[in-house]
Amino acid sequence: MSSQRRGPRKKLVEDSKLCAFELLAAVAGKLLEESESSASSNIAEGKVKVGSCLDGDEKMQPKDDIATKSESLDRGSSAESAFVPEICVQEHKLLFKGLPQAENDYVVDYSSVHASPDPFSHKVESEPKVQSEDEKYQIGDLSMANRSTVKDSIGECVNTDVLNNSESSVQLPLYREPVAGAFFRKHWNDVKLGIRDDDENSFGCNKSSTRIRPFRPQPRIGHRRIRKLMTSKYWKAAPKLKDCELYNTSEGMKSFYRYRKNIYARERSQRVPLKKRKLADHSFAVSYDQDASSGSISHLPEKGLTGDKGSLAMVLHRDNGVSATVSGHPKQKDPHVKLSIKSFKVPELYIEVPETATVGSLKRTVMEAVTTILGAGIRVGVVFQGKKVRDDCRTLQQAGISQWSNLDNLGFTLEPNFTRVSPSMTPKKLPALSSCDADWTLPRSPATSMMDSGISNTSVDTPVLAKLDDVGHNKYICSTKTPDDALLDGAVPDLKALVPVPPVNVEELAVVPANLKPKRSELSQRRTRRPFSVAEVEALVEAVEKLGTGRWRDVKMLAFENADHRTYVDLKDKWKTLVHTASIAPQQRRGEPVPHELLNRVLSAHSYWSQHQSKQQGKHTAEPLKVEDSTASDC
DNA sequence: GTTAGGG
DNA sequence: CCCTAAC
Repeated sequence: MSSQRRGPRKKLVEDSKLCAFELLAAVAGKLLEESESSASSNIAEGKVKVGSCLDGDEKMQPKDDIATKSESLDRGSSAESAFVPEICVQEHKLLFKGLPQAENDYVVDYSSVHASPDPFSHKVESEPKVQSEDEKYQIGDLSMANRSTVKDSIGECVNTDVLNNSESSVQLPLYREPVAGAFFRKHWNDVKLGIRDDDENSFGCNKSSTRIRPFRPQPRIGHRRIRKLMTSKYWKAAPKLKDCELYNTSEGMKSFYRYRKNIYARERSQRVPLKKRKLADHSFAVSYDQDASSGSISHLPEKGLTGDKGSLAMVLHRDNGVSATVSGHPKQKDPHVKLSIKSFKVPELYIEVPETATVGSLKRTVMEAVTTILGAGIRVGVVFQGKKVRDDCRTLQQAGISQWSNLDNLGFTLEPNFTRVSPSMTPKKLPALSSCDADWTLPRSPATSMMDSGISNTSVDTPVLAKLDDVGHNKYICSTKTPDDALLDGAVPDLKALVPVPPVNVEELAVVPANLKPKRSELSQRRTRRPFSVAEVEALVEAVEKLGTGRWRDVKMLAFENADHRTYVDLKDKWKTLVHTASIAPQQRRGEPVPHELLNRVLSAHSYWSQHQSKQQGKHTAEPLKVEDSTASDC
């Protein structure tokens, strides 16, 4: 209880170990190298094929969409069919079974990295119930088997597997690209499977042993902490963030997110207009610059994939290495559209580190960059003839995407996902999660999901999967919708999209990105700001009405027991601001508007307890404030 | 460890 | 949110 505070802050949140350190280092090094030589990286040039397993891409649907989707299933375009995570797993198992597991060091499941819906779907654990422990382990195992070996990560294009899913009419070759794949794969391992390396001295040492092992609880003993930036908060910071684009912003380009760090210091900016903060060291700088034009599509240059600022976009274009072909007999009743994505662009990472930086820090820097990008999840967007195809319910045919159409104009984009329940949404008002008119959203990792839903403060060191259970019972977890989608979709309840649970501790619905708490090292950095959601405010008000204003610890226990990120001091502070907010003109208020009703209750409770001196008269002497209809006063 | 308040 | 003082 009281440890809430200390916990998050003091205890070093154990980072999930980055199994990919070595790999990352290699990659980072490569990037640097290439950067220096001013030569486009192989990645950028597309020389290195990035794995993309779009098998079932479009059919990939969140489980919750199955029901609504199934109807629109079109034999010819299974693209609309629902996708069930488990199925994917199975498929993968089948697919990769047999692959050697010996060389674990740099194994990557490329298919699960890039455009591969399946792998990503592993993250669908936003629906905790979906997976049983066994299944989780299966996934873990999967990651073990589901891999290819990458020697030294760069440039080596591994085999090409062809996923020929009988259930899918879309067959896409599965290419593998070591570098990016490694990033992701490793990342998944770390985050989703709770796998990590034990490189505790990563800061200065280059461990050669990285292991991948099935997830299992780990004792939190002095493991080096690694900041998880995969928080949606970052995405949130730049809502308009479009295709992922990364590039050096040393020039001072606006950056959606920038951070520099030292071993124990870092600076973050959460707003597009870079918010200056004291920074301890300029040695490291990883920046992401997002093109705010949400809606535009990044078209890859003819040849390379570099000219486009490294947008995380994969495009189907014959002229740029990606081809789309159609097949199916004209007479056939259900012609199939076959697409082949030959390469997939992974955002370029520009990293700047001093020569004195340790390999370990470099690795982490790279890892964090990648993590940040994918942390919030990615969704797939379909662009056809220059226009974004938003209606997920339409068949390919209806969308004009047929074997006869010019598939050169068909493209896919990977975009940041902003999945999260609106903070102001109470359980009952949860946004509708219709399955249509929304770009397909790639589910996020359990970790992110939880965090984004403010559900867990699971520290990185805490078993992610293990946490699922905790999360499972009393929260709503938004599955795969992006806020804007939810808005656009209108309120069409789709309970299946949620994991309904007793609305206890509403505060946990706070959807403020609850990322893996950014580690705050000894030099303790300010906690990330996490505005209270209306639900939280409501819970707070209710608790205060009952307990008074002098028992914050009790308030905490009563209403925020499970909101680890809210300390009683936080609650006290919030109350303080609430009282203030309630006493000022609405026009002067900032942030998410708090319902008048609540503010009135705040005032009522405030005055009530001011008179009843709850604080000084003892905890149980004063009677709780009877909650009546909010006072009429406006503020 | 909690509370209360200023910053 | 952080920090401190006070209990």
